[in-house]
Amino acid sequence: MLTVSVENYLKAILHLQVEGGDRVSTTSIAKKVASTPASTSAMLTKLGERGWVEHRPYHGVRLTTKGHRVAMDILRRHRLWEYFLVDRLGFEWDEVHEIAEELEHVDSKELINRLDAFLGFPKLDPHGDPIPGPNGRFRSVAARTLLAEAPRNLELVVVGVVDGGDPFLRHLGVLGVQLGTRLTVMERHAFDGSLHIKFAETEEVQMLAPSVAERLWVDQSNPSPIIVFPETEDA
Amino acid sequence: MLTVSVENYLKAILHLQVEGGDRVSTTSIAKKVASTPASTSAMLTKLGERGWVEHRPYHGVRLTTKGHRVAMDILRRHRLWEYFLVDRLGFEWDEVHEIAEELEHVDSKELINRLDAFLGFPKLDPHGDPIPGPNGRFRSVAARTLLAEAPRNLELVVVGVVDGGDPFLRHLGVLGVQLGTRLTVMERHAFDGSLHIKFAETEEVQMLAPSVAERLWVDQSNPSPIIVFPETEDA
DNA sequence: TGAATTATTTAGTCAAGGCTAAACTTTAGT
DNA sequence: ACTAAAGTTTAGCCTTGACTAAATAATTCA
Ligand SMILES: [Mn+2]
Ligand SMILES: [Mn+2]
Ligand SMILES: [Mn+2]
Ligand SMILES: [Mn+2]
Repeated sequence: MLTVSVENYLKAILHLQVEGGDRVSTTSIAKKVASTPASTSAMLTKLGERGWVEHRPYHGVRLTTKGHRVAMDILRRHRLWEYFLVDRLGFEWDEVHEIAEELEHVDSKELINRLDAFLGFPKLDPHGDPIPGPNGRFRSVAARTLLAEAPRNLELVVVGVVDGGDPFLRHLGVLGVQLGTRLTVMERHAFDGSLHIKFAETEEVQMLAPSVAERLWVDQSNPSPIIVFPETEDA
Repeated sequence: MLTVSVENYLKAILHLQVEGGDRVSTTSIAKKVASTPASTSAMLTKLGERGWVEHRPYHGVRLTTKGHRVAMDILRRHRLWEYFLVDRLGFEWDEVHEIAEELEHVDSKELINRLDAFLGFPKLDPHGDPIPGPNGRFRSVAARTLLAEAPRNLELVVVGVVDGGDPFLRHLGVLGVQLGTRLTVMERHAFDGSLHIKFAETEEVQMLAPSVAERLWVDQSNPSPIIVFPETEDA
């Protein structure tokens, strides 16, 4: 479904869309991915057919909601790998782009979420560019993840709620969950995304409905300090 | 030159060659890479033309020296990534094969050598299979690397010499190098592979000829403990 | 407004890597 | 030794993602 080539085009379109206006031209995309306008035109037709872009012939292209989400995921992978290469493997900031350009295409949600946790949920890549979160949006305030999307086998701490309404907060009380609760995702069930979680305090294992998991922000239980790097212009 | 497909075929041939006899059949390769004998036959012709295998039509194929080296490099990457996924990201031993199957195709010598060092030069992957070293051969005794192939910016310790002859040992004396000397590779010069190294003790920077760097075994200065995992049959 | 310029698409081709069906070797069994 | 079975290659076709050259649309400018 998502080939390396398609992913590179979508990421290029996202970049151009963020920089310039909202419609991006065939030629500019061709330049970005280092191919010809003819090849790009063919690709844009395909991206349009598959619902990743809205393509008005002769008038460029715009990412659909779906396409935007996919492109943000690729950007997330790219920047997390860059962070890893610099922060853990000791590469210089100017040596990592090409390698990340390949690593970004390894497609495994579990891999990238675990890498994210391993790195301490960094907010900025080595070039000072923001790293999208698991929800496909840039991290706003603090490093945090929806419990519904957090990796398994890692001790987490509840740092916030998406829905602060009374009914939900009351329900959390029933479940024994509050801010600061430490827990680990033991199992994620494919059927509906419900979770088996274990509370760190009591060692008790409990089932959690997706409606709850989708409304809880969590963070790694002992986060690493966040390191900020100098800025540059590339991805 | 080396596409993902070619790499997968070469690795499959290496596996079959290690398991069974030295010539491996078209059908067995087809099975291993999950394609058809017809497609495999075409690929084997190509691998033969490019000098990676010796192909006798109707009588199977054998890796050339060159092909064997390439396949061992792929195996090295595969197993190092598996080790990383289990040891650092907390995956289970039975969750990592598919992901490593993709990661192994990210081709950067510097990346894989740094990853190796980061992991403490592990000898066995999470399945108990040996991890080839940077020289394309299985690691014999201890985790060690040729200085000529060691990553930069990492403190190393000299743990052995490849050539134990008197002239070389005397030359080491002149250079101020002996077993236990701790040093860091500052720069590797593309021209002939000579190195700028810095001695940890004296902070002194010195040039080292490739003829020396190729004869010194080094290890990470503070190696992590080596963890041994249960055995299984897959890669 | 009517070229001239620029941007984009279409047409035609190619290489890599798959596939199925058919032909052809090799091997095994009697 | 000859034939049946099994293994391998060849022939013909397909998809993806490139390319160049030519046609067509959009834009700019006199
Ligand atoms: Mn890329
Ligand atoms: Mn970047
Ligand atoms: Mn693979
Ligand atoms: Mn393995």
